[in-house]
Amino acid sequence: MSQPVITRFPPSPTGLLHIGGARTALFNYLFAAHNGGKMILRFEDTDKERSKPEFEQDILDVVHWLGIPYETPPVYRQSERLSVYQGHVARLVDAGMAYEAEESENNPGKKVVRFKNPNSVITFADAVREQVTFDTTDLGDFVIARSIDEPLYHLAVVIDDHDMGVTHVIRGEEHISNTPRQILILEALGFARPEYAHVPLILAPDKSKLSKRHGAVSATDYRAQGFIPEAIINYLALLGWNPGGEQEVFTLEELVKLFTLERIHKAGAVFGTEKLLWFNHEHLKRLSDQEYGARLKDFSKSEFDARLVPLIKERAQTLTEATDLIKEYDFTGDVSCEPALLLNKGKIAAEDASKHLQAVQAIILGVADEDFTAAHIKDAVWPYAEQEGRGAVLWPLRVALSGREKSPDPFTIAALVGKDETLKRIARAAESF
RNA sequence: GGCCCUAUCGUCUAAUGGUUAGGACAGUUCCCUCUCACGGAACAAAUCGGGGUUCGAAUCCCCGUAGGGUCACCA
Repeated sequence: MSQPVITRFPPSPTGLLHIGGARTALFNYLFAAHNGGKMILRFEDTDKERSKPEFEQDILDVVHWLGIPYETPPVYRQSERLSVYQGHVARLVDAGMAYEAEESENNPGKKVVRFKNPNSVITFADAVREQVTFDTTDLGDFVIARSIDEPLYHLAVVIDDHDMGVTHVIRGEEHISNTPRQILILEALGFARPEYAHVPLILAPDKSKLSKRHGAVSATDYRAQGFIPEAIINYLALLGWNPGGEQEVFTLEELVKLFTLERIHKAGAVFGTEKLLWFNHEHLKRLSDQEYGARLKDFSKSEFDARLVPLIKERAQTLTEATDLIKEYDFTGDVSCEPALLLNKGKIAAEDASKHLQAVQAIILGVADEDFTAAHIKDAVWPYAEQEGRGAVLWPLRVALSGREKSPDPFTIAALVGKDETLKRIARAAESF
């Protein structure tokens, strides 16, 4: 209680940071922040073969992008702490708690170090599932180092967590069966146990652990698909945890206030894109037009008319969709108007369309230049449309202005393209019959 | 297979012994509406099965069943 909370996010840089890893980072951060503590970041790169700098970079990029803070400096790297581990291995061997065994398969000439298993029954408290008990006898004398100077995961983790003052180990449920052997090592070393919390797995639709074979699983993929950090954070937080009320949309700050280990679920949760899309749209809609524009520009790498933002905002669920809509709603180019579309595929008579288009043209001509806004144009045109039939008047008008079957309303488009262009397009459409 | 974990609508979940089992996403229908979208309303949809304990069980216990995780000189 009095001890400051220190959590850790310890990815191994052997692949792109996947969505489950991102959630682990999130939970560790939320818990630490909620308790006024901190989260450290540590790369577990004792596997030299599989660890790659580009994966470290991806992990760092994603964590920054998501806006999950961690304590820095330093960012730890196990590969830089080899001498620390060596000392402990030697100590264990000297104390008879570990021993050099058979020759290494991977390092000819060197001997692996095995932990002398006391074959005890380990029970540990887990914040998520109360008590978990294992009989460690079936673990045997497991290997803790490839050789006296090449530590393996379990050893390194235990030493690091101790040295870095980690108080709470919050990790995926797949580690639950690793916990007893880590406790065995930690007890041999004379370290105190941290608190454990094993978070349920994120599942694929088939209920198996979400993995590469299920398609897009890396956070980077979702970023590329036009999801924004706020949505991913929100969605991930609610996968396997829930504050209890009926509120669904949360900011990171709100999550920090609400987060407790007790409310983490026991069962796995299926990762579904539909709800993520909904969260994305919700958070996108909450952005100011200016902020939205900035993000969209950054994402699409293109310039666009800022007045398009409100139109796109209510329609696009992702920045990718928004990018497509920018192109679609760029009414500055030539607008084609096929007669068939102008007549709503035969639902409107050609002579009516032509008549209404000309009438509307006259009305719009009468709208003062300085009043050429969507609201004013609507006020001017509306009475005529009511009188003649809204569909018959508005459909041809909208198609004349947009050239499309689906689009924002004609008044908005008219205001967007300006009076001259509006009149020109109406004239062109009227002549097309 | 051994060990461990889990089990509420299709999905994410609420309920901490007493509710007509609530909300959200997706679905369907309707309203708004010239289209798309937004917005609003409604419908449909669940406590894995069986035994206990209890006046009362989604909730506690046991047994099944099902699913998952893990059993490396990976992490």
